[in-house]
This record gives sequence, structure tokens and C-alpha cells, in this order.
Amino acid sequence: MSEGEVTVAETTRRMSAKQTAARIELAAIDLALEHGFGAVTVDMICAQAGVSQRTFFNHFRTKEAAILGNLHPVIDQRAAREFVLATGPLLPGALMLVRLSGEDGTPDDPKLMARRFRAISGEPSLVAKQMEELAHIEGELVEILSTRLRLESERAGTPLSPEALERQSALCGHILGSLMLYINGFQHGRESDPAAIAARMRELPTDIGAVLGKLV
Amino acid sequence: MSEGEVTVAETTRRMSAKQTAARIELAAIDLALEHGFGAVTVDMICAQAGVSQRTFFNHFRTKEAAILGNLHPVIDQRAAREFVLATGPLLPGALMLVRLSGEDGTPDDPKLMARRFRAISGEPSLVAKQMEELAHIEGELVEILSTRLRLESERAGTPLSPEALERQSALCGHILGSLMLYINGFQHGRESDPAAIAARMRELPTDIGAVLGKLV
DNA sequence: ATGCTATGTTGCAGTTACTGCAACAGTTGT
DNA sequence: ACAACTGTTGCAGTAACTGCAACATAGCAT
Repeated sequence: MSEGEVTVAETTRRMSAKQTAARIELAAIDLALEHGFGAVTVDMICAQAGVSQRTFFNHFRTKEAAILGNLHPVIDQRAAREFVLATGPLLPGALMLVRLSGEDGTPDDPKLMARRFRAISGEPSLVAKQMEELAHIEGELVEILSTRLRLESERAGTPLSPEALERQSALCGHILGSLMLYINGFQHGRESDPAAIAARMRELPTDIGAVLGKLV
Repeated sequence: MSEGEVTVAETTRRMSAKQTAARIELAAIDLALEHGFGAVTVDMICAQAGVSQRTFFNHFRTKEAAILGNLHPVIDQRAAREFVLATGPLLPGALMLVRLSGEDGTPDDPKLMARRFRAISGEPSLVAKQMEELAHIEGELVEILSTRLRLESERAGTPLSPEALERQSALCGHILGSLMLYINGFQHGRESDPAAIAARMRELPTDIGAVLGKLV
């Protein structure tokens, strides 16, 4: 009964790029959840989505991208402008700096998002890919942090040396980046459902506070 | 001529596994530094090392592994036993927990190591691979941290709730893992020469102190 | 010396991910 | 009716990787 194929209409209706991409994405996530990402081939996804392999690669650059869904973490420029001028703890503001957004800023179905996250967490290659994405914006993040730290230290009358500023903002950017992975639970098989994510997000400042006292 | 091939002896001498792996590794690093990792094919590496492709894959599971050199980060069990019982700041002891070691614990030529690091840094896919390796031991790291935090909090008469313990050690392990990548400079095109690494290692406690104070 | 076994190398055929190119089909605007 | 645009497809090719079976060399036991 050709289970997956959603033969909607009889007349060969034309699909928008978005629709096709969404179908492929859905198929990819479903199959990954069912068989595990490694056991799923592109051909399987194509069959399920009812497209040719060539079409698949017209929409997604890699097999991973089909699950990650063309969502790239981007810096929210408005939040960034506020952030550099703000004072006080960095963390709350910094967490608002990075948004997960599609190319055109399409808001994503939360249910799909949850399934996607479940598919991602636990698959090291997908986590790594996500890591890569994050690395792309880490430079920008570091720049923003550098400005903020410089302004703040100057205002406080204790300006940082350029070297210290450089190291501290690099370190800070790095930690923030990894905290985003932590929050999403992409690491070492933690849960990635929205509830768990929200919980981690909520507890993060407290936990960071508790942990930092013990680290150094 | 045949530039790369190191025709050592005339009699077809047998190579030990280690020798062959080393030749492949060297060839891979050289070529990656010359052309960039992406532009290097396995066949190129094989030609340079004078082995067949099949032999290449007998020694290394992936192209990336040829450059990363079968070195896996492992937990130093002796250091771990000391660590769980120790008191005071976590960071110094924690940084000693993870060692980079070959399967048989072969100590690596520092010069080769430096070249290797230069080849790795800046290549996102290699950084990601390194990340993956790290993820494998992160679970173990978290367990060790959990024990340490539990013992310490009990000794202090302020035992942590299981949930807090779980979250804090997970967070701590995650931060420590990412700090190791930071130290090695694998992120966003920072330098990976031994001097820069040593400098970051040296300054890390100070910088962490400064940065964490500002985070929350 | 003879044969056994462990170790190491290789060729070959096959799978999977991915790319470039050229063709073709609806859709829309003139 | 025609052109321009958008989206889909087939096909041929490359690159990474795997399994299998064959073969070569070295060390070892008899």
C-alpha cells in the first residue's frame, strides 16, 4: 500500500520549493527516528518523500541537513546592539543573542522541532554538524562579547589589556557556544524534548553560579 | 624523482603496522597543510605514502582519522581516582583527567603533533570529528565529576539534591570538554602551535575566573 | 627443510553520498 | 503564442568506504 507516499491529487500539481523541502525533511526525521540515522539512506528518504535523489540534493546539501532542516543559528542583530551596551551578568542577554532560524525566517512547527531534536540527540555526527554550524557564528559572537567587555571594563575604570580582552572574549564565546549545545541536550544522550530544554534553560544561571564557584 | 615515495631498501622489506600507519599519517598531514584538507583525496594520500587505498583503510577508519592520527582522548584512571577524593578548585585537577593517547600509548613526536594541530585547526570537519571523540568520554567525565561533587558536598554538610547533582555535573563535564577544545585552539581559526596552547593552558584559570564572574 | 600461523598488503566489486549538466514540465506574465 | 521562471529529473561521474578472498613475508614449531 505504498505507505509513505501521500498521493494527494490526481492532476500532477506543481509543488513549491518549501513544500517539497518540508516533505523531505519530514520523511528524513521519521525514518531517522525509526531506524536510526546511520541506517537511513538518502534513497530511502527519497522513496518516502516521493522525489528523486537529485531533487533531494537540490533542496539539501547533505543528508544531515535534511534532518537539521536548513536551520542555521544566527545572531539577532537587534539583541546584539542592546547587549553590547547593557551591564550586569552576561549570560541572560547572551542566550538571547542566538536564534535558530530558517533562511527566510520561517517559524517552525514546535512539534516537528521536538521530533527533530529527538532525532538529533544521540547521533554524534548530527551533533557534530550542529557544532560546525555554531562555529560559523562563534567569530561574530566573540566580536560582540569583546565590545561589551571592553565598554564595561572602561566604564568601570579598569580597562582590560588587549590581550586579556582577546582571550576573555574568545573563551566566553566558546563557553556560550557550548552552553547552547548543552541547553538543547545534544550531548551524550540527554533528553531533547521541549520540557527538558526549558528546564535546563531555567536552571542554567543557578547551576552556572554553583559550578563556577567550584571550578576555580 | 617520484618525490614523495621513500624507497628505503631494495629488498622488499616488510613493514610493521606502526610504520605504515605513520607513513600514511605523515603523507596526510603534509598534503593537508599544502592543499587544505578538503582538496586532498584518499588516493592522493595513498600515492604519497606508497600504499594501496585498501591498505589505507586497513589502518584508518576515515580520511579524517589519518590526520587525527588514531589518537583518542582517554581518561587517566589514576588521575581520576585522585581527583574524586581531592578538594578545592576543580579545574586544575580536571584538566589532568584527559590524556590524548594512541591505542598503545605511543608517545608522539612533538613536531609532528604541532603540524597535526596546524592541519586540524581551521578545518571545521576535523574539529567536529575531534568533538565527536570528546563526546565519547564526556559521559565518563560526568560520572567522575558527579562522584567528586557528591563527596565534597556531603563532607561540607550541604549535600546536593540528586537532580542538582546531575545537572551540575553534566554542565561541568560539558564545560570542561569544551575547554579542552579551546585550549587546543581548534575553534574558529585560532593558533594551534605548542606555544599558543601552553599560553592558553597557563592563562586559563585566571581567564575563567574573570569570565565566569561576569557571566552570572 | 617443511609446513603452520600470524601479520600485512592488495585487487576487485559493490554501496552510499554527492556534483554538474542538460533536458523537460508546469506556471506566470506579455 | 511566446518567453522567462521555477522546480524536477536522469545520467554520468567522483570520492569515501566495506567485505571478501588471495597472496606475500616473517617467525615458529616440528
